[in-house]
Amino acid sequence: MGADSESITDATPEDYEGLRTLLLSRRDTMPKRLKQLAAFALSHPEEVAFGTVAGIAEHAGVQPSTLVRFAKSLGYDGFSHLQQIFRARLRERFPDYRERLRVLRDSEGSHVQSASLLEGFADAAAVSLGRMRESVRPEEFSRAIETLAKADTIYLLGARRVFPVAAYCAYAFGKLGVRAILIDHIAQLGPEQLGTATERDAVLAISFTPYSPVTADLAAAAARRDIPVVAITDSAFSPLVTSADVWLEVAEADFGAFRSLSASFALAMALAVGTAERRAEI
Amino acid sequence: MGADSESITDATPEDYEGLRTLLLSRRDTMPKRLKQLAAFALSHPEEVAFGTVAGIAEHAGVQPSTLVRFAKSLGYDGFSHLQQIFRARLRERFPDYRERLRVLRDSEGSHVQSASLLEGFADAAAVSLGRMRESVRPEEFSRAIETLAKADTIYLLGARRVFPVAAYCAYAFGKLGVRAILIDHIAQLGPEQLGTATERDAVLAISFTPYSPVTADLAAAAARRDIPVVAITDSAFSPLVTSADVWLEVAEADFGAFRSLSASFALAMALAVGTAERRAEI
DNA sequence: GGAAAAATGGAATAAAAATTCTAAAGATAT
DNA sequence: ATATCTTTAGAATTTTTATTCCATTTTTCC
Repeated sequence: MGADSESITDATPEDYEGLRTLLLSRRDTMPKRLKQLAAFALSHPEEVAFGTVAGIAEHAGVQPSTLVRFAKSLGYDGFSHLQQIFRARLRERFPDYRERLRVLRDSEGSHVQSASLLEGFADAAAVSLGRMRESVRPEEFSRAIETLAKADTIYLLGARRVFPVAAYCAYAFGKLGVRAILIDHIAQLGPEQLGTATERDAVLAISFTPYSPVTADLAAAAARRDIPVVAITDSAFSPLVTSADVWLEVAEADFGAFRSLSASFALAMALAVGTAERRAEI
Repeated sequence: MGADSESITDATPEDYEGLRTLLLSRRDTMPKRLKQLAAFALSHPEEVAFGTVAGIAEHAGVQPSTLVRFAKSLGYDGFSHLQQIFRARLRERFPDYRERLRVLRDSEGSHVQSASLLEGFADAAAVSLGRMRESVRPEEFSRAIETLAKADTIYLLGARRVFPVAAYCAYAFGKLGVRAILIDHIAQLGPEQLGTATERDAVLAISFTPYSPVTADLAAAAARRDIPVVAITDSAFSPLVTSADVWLEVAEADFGAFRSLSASFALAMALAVGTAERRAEI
């Protein structure tokens, strides 16, 4: 009874930690080759995650079929299923919560409860912030600040979805005593609003997919006139990148059709304060 | 000569960083689908590491054969070879992900300050999000949605620091097909902009300490004319509370003199989507 | 505006990998 | 000691996955 391959206490685990626990608990009751595999798997988890049945079998000193038996003895469909556990673990380390959010969304059925709606957006925001910590390089960030600090006036460019970020920058820079002009493109006067900028100024341009043409065009125009351009965008393939002297990457997570702006705001605030501090030093 | 698929300067890279650099340098000379794939690969590296040709192709919106062409155009034997690069990166990253950050922070001297600035704002944002989960009660949130969903037109009120939130709401509501008007108070025309509102409409007012008088005044005026008011504010003592039919509490954390807006944004997005969904039900 | 070259989509094919099956070896219990 | 049950090795098979090829479309250059 207690030796059943599947009892209540050791149901097939769906995450690495559970699997680890299960393997350890079965250590003494496993047959030779399977025990050997268990030991190998726990000490070379990345190899199990990436390897092929044949490759792992050779390194572990067993037959390929043993891997399949091993996986099945734990309750998985086959080796491929077991491998998923090891892969998921690596994924988590480098979080792409996309899937987690998807699960959250699906679980609510068609009737999305309002509370989970709020949860979802809060999660997306938190995820974005976490990602930003990795994607923004301190050196680039410093260079961006350097560029902005040297500018006489900072021209702020951001349309549609990211307009709020640009608008906030206008507020923050103003508070900090840094001269900044928000190009709000009112009455289609964008080009004229930017017309007074010179090489001694700088442009802070913000744009995410789908890139608003106005922002890209104005940034390109500024670059052509040798005005330093600092860009905040979401991919190296953004049209802003070609115009920018320095660019910072922010990939915001989305929930439903809407993307967070949290990381962009945090970055914008840090840029503003950093710029003001740098100026004080000069 | 310079257009050779393999010149001295862009030899096939054997690590992720090199690959990234190569892709960026070729950004402008790549054909459409390959560029699309390059962008996808850089923004979903884990998927490239773990996925199959067919799976990745589908997510990236290209044909499987394009993946192979892509890999070969970079000088690899085939997709499998390219995939090795992405896998190697995950392996390396795995052990010292936290450590790398620490080392980076300690070693870089002058970049330390700016990096910690960014950390600080990101932290403040994360804290705000955490707090909001507790401070916003689901029932209140539902009532707010109910009120907004019944409105014919939603008037958005937010000045100074929170203007970006109101501006974003205008964008989101527009996208969702909900009629909304942003009271931007341009040329001091706020009272006139709000003049057309009736009891069948609603006002969404946002204000935090120090409460901007305009917002409080306009919200009070609206309440006097029996226009339903939903408020997002930071305390029970806010002047908005007396005018509001429903109010939601959001206490943003600050870093230095600047307060986060992340929680407000998440709440605003959730309100917008919730309202649109509620309307669809009616 | 038309010829040549490059890029693309999609099916066909080849390669690789996982899984299954069976005979043989090894335990276990009576 | 031997009959039975479990475990294992290795080859055979099936399934999955990557790659190739070619007709069609798109771009480029004259």
